[in-house]
Amino acid sequence: MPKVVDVDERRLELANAAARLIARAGIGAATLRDVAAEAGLTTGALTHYFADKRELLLHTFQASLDGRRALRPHRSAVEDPRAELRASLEGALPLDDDRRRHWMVTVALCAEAAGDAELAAVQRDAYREFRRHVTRLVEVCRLAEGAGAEALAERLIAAADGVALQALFDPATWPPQRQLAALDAVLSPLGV
Amino acid sequence: MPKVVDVDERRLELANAAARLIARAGIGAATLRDVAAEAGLTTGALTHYFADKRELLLHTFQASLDGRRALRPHRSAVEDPRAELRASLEGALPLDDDRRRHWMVTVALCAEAAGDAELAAVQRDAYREFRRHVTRLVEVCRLAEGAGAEALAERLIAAADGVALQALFDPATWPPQRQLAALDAVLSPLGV
Amino acid sequence: MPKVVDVDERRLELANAAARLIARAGIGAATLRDVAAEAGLTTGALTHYFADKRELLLHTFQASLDGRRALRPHRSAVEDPRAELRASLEGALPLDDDRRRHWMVTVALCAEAAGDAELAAVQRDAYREFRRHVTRLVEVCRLAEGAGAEALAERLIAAADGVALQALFDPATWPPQRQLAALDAVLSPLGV
Amino acid sequence: MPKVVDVDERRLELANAAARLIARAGIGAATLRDVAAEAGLTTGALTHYFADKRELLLHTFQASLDGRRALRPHRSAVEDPRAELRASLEGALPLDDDRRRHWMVTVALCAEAAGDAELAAVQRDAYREFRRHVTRLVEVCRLAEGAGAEALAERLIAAADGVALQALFDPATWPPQRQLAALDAVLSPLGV
DNA sequence: TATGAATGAGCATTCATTCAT
DNA sequence: AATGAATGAATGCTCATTCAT
Repeated sequence: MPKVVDVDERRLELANAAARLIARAGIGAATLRDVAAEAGLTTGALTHYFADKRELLLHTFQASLDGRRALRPHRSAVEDPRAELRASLEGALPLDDDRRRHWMVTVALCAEAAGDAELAAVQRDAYREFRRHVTRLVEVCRLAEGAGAEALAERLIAAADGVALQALFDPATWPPQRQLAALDAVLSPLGV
Repeated sequence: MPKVVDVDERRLELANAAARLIARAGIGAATLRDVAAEAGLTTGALTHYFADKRELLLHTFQASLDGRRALRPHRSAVEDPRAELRASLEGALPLDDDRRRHWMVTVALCAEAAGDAELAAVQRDAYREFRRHVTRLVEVCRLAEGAGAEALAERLIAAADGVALQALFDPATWPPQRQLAALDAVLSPLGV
Repeated sequence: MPKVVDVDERRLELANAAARLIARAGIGAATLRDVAAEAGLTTGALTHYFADKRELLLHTFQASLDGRRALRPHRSAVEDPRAELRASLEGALPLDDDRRRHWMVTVALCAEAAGDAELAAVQRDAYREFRRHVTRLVEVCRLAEGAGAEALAERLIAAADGVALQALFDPATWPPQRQLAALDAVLSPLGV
Repeated sequence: MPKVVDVDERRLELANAAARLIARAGIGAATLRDVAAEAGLTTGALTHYFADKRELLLHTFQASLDGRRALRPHRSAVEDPRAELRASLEGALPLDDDRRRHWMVTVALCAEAAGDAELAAVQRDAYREFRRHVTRLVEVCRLAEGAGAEALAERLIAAADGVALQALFDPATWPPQRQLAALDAVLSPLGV
């Protein structure tokens, strides 16, 4: 009887191993050998789960985006849409190691996306999906409507991402408190 | 007498060639061979100007940051500090090919900065310098003072960068007009 | 189950291939590509067995020294220590292709040892070990004792090496018979 | 009026520069650039004096052999042929930096001679010439005659070279005094 | 004569990928 | 399913050589 392995779980383990390497030492450090080793496997085993390196990276990027999405509060678990909006935007800040890693992977994805239309689409679609999510919350909170809601969502996302980008490369200047304060400066005036 | 070559100019040409490749096809496409070819030279010639690939990349990143700085209006040329503030922030948006290229190089720099402290410092210092610049303008415009001026500067930069990041990977959604409108939504309320 | 390969044997094959190239065409001819090809492999395979060219060369030098040592008669196989002494010194003469190759590798090692302390130590230690071996035999043969034994051993080794060096680059003048005669001229007076 | 340069002197300077590099860091360190720099020139200047690298090396080897020969006492300056014989053999020992350098260059020559018939001939002829020189002295000293004189000369050269080779790579064990003593052990019994 | 810019081939080395086991 | 040996192409880099000045 062959050993039973949960293929999807194995793929996720490998994607996480790749994400750790990318965040720690850059995408150049994410060689197949090292990713496999980081996951406690060998190169040959890795090829059972990913046809080639590109597929591994694609899955790594997507798994990271999924992980980010998982950080958002579940609608059912949150009564207060204002709190959900704030929480969603806080999820975009590199407040802990987990979120830092997601961001580093995203940056790597963006860098690789130059000249790779499929990767660019992954990144673009993730953004669009997030924008839909925030737009809906803005509407539910009755902060704005229609095109105005979308514009406000964009502005809120931009505020969070802009802070995130600065915080990512200057953590000494941007402890979590300061990131939250910067986000708060945009949300408070809206009563969120 | 040997052929006279302006070393700094040659280095800039090579850095620009590297920037073009990075923006067009990702940092993985910036091999020494291809960078040299893009500049109309050969590998051996490149090594006259850069000891190392790392040195080439470092110079490429720094030249791109310098280029961005050069996009900002000269203080002497601008009477109105409000206009200068707006122009400085517009300089951070990927409104044309030039600025798109600067942004793609910056993203590549950020991606490489993982696991390379020196690159990370380059990016961090560029950010700090830009923050000082914007903070000064905020104070000159009497929009805020002291810590408040710095906080406002950060918020403005975050707004611009956040828009830029979205625009970079979804240009169809973000034509120049829309980017400018998004920035304007933040500046107008301030009377800028 | 992966293909089973005897790593040490493979390393020896590669070292021998390198030795053949070095003896045949100089150390400059011992490129990784050519060494691998001489062993019937490719560059990539070679790197499974040696991390580095330096490691390959080190192993080649050491394997050649080991091979030389193996040419010496086994003590147990020889009743007569005088015969063993003579045989040991004859082992230092380039009397056949095998010993010629060992000598050419040794010369290459000496040349590389300039500016490489580790290689110099390899050569030095091999000499010291040989001196100990010959000194012991000199004592067993009661030709001399203590410091005198060591001095005699040095003189005998010098005689053999000096002949070897001349024979190596003037084989026309130094057929095996003549080399043996030159060695005999030193040994006979001692009754060896 | 063109600058007057003594071509032969310049060639010697360059050969000496090459010899220094070879002795200091191995033949691999003797790149054209570095040899030229060591001599205070540039690559381009070097090519005025040597058509290519092989010619430079050939000249370096020959200049080193010439230098060694120059160390031998001039016949006219020496009344006593026994002293001249001893001095000639002492000239083959690495007793000072000069002679060490000559030996290191010789070793490099031997290593390069593998697969290069012309270099091998240079080394072979130098040996033959030295043998003729020593043979003549042996005859003048009436130590032996005819074939016997040649055999004795070979034995003496072998003794000196054998000591030299050991001393070269184990200088700690072989201070000049000890080298001279080892040579003396061969010469004294002959009354030289 | 001399410079040093430029070439282009060759090197060691890395790595994604394949495959026999 | 998993191993790891092997491939071969590509990369960064070095260097002898050429040549316009």
